[in-house]
Amino acid sequence: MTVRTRFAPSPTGFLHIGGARTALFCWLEARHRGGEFILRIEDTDRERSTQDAVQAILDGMNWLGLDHDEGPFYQTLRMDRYKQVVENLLKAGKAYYAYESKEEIDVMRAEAMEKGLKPRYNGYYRDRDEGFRDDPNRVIRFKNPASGSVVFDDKVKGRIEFSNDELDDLVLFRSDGFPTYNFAVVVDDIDMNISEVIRGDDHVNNTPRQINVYNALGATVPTFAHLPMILGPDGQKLSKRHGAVGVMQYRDDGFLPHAVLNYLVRLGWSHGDQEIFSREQMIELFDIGNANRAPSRFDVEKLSWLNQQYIKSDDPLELVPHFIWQLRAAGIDPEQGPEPVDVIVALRERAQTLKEMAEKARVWYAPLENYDEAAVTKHLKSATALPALQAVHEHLGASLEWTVESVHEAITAAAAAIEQGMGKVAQPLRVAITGTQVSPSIDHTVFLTGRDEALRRIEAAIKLAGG
RNA sequence: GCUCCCUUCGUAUAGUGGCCCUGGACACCGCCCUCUCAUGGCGGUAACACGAGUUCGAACCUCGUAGGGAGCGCCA
Repeated sequence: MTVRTRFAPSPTGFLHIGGARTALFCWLEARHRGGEFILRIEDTDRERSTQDAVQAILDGMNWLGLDHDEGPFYQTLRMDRYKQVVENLLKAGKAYYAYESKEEIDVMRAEAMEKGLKPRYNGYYRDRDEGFRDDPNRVIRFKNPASGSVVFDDKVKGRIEFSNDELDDLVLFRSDGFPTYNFAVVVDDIDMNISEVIRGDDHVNNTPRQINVYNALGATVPTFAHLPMILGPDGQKLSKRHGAVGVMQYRDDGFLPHAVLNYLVRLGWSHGDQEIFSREQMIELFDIGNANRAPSRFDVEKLSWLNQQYIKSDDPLELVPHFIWQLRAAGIDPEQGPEPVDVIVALRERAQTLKEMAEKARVWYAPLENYDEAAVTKHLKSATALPALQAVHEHLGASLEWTVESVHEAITAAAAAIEQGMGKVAQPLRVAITGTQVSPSIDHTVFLTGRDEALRRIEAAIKLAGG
């Protein structure tokens, strides 16, 4: 039997980190085992579901490259099917109508709590068999087995057993005529031939009741794998407060999709000591059975490190479109300066994110207006600054070519001419070009500025140095 | 309250009874390299929640305790 997994988000917001990790694991399991990955939108909650959220989820999946083989399927388009299935259950005596109001149910729960029991429905209409009646409180409930227990072998958590007397008769159809989540998922997973249900472990407690529904429907029960939650850095539930919003925010913040994927795959899963996984390696090595049981915390530091690993090792040409996107987002015109690929080469070891890289690149795309005061004092007012700048200006101006190498030679020659070390020339020059004491290696820094602009900036610095 | 789940350095993890007075990684600290900043290299600080038991031997098995989490909806 072919492996079929699904990712089934409800469209009530963007695709967040936890959802993305679940989607990744589902996708990986399908790809690893040569199966299919299905996308389903669980939109039975008409109040909270929105088309924008559907699009946000699709965008997020697309950005991460988690392609699905079937879908997206929408539950709201399958209403007739749910009705048909529940009718069959009713006819078979495996479900029944119940007429308590929500208030009555609340009282029931409160009473059970008081007795130290689990709050649950007491099964008043279960064997009364009053049949259909036109009543605004009418719901359809499932006749859960009264005795015995449900056992399943969770691929992540191991064997889990629930006693049936812990479970009450869950509502299959609400009084508004819509199916409940617990019913719709089961019908969908059966109809879509899902063989492995991989989802967050907040669903562990729903699993036994769902298994009972599978059995009542005479369907094969799929295997389950419940993934632990991803928490914020403080160990609390991940929230907007942590800045961890939709995955698209990570693009905006300058992260590469494969870096995010790599980070996510290592959250709760590992393969020995390996940290870097290409997409192909993930697919080859992934095994849901190795997933961890304990919840994990989201750590931006590690993500940043991974991101830089990829910035460093990726072909700079492939980073160009991403980088240009970031330049524009930072209000920088990529046309007004050096070739982006040259900038990437100069900055790839100095930026953890592309956003940071764009910020650092600003100096080559806009006129130099501000000088750092401390930098000027330290490197332009020093005794050797003036002769150093003059020598560099001369050698740079005389240089025939304009390449990183020729610039490097010119600077070396200037240093030799005034009998000073590299540092005595590079630092004043760096301040002259960038207005600061920090930049990539001086030859790249000067090269990227362009000959004319570089000479202009050096002239300005010579004036500042008192020349 | 009840049910279920979880617990190795700050973080993510390796470890499946002897190879572990726990290994590599991120972060942190120090040194080296060096035109600054980075990158890179080298080194360092730092953990088996606690208590019993099983065993010749336990991070690994069992039980208990503590702490944390989830669920208990006509939400998904």
